[in-house]
Amino acid sequence: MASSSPGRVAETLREEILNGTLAPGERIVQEEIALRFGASRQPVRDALRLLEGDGLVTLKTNSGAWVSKLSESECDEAYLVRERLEPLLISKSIPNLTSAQIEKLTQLVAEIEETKDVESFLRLDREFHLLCYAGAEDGMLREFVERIWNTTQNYRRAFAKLQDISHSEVTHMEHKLILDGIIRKDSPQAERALESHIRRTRVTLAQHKELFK
Amino acid sequence: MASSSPGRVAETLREEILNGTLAPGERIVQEEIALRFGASRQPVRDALRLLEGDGLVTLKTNSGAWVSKLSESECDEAYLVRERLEPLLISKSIPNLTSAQIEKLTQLVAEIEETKDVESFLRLDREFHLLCYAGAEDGMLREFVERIWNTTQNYRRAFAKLQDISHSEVTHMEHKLILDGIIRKDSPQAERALESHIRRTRVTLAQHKELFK
DNA sequence: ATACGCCAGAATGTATCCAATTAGAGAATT
DNA sequence: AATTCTCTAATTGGATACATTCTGGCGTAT
Repeated sequence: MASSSPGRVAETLREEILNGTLAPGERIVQEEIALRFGASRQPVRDALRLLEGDGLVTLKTNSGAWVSKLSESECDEAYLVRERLEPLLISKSIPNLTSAQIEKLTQLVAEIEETKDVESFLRLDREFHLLCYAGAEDGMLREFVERIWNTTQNYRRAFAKLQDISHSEVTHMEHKLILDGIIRKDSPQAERALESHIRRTRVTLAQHKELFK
Repeated sequence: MASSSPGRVAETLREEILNGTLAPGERIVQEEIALRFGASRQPVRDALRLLEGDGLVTLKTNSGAWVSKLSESECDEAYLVRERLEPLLISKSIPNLTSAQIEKLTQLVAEIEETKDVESFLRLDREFHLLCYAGAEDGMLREFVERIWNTTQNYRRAFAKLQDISHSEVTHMEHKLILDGIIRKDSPQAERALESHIRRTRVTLAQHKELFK
């Protein structure tokens, strides 16, 4: 009876969308969700509006809610935006990263290299990148970046499975270059390495149009 | 009886926030809005959630809604993001701009130069910049850019009044450089001119911390 | 005088009911 | 056989009523 509130509902749904339990394009029925949470439809509607703001859910008036889907060009655009925003964000973060956080980043790079499992790779890769930005203050920039990571999560998953990206030597090298820039507090290098990393992913992804059919 | 629906309410409130009728930091009471629109509080809640997604309104659980406020550093960040995103957006737009749109842009630059009134300047300047992007397809990138324009609108107004920016020769020259890039379909020039334009505004704005008390 | 706590009023959050719209299946027509 | 039309069931949108939470003022104690 206490586990309702739009925030909690939205949080749970967000995780289910991110981990693939709810697939892109899947319908979300208000009453089903309401039953699951033992709440009425009202807080569910609020939760869906929250998720719509995050770009994870698409609402259509008088019709319903669906898990957002990206077209090929929308996904490409997402990566182009990442290329421009994440270098900026990392440059704002680097001066404020603690040594504990940098140590954790070093550890994550190693773990990513050893991982053979796609789901683990996705989780660790996400943790690495977002932790790179932990030194930046909260605000619009971080919000935009996290939103892009969320809306593209399912496509990263599909792509990782396809390529078995966890074996990609290039990816690990790029991570090390970014980390090197962070350790030496060399923001320009970190920015460039990160931009290259995202750019290469975008270009590679563009060669697999079959992900969007 | 037909003028309800969250969309209509949100649209009206959005305009009132943008034109300054509702000032940053001002409280918004659900029931007042509901009365104004002859609706119940439910659609108003939905409208507020929509505006929260646009960054125009800040909601606090069990407390209420306020018109969003930007701190000095948040405003600076907004301009840094604009510097990176708007050049990308204009480069996506330029190939698809029609000659009618380009003509309108030319006309707008002239009107902006002649205008002495701050409110007219704000309206025309906004129309010019957003029309520059009309050739780009809808999507996340445009959404981000429009959101920044919306959330910074009040600060642009305050700044314009302070500087009497409508008399700024530099601004008009910058607009002409951007327009020149558009007319000659020279995206790289348009990108650079636009970046400089935003960058200069950011730096100038940073010299007026008094806008943020 | 300041700080803390309590209480009243007001505003928000939630549940339920009813109305309006849509989607989907099935039948009829071309 | 394919397409369109219609009708019904299901789902969403909105209004009202009630419960919960917060804000701010007042009083008391330190």
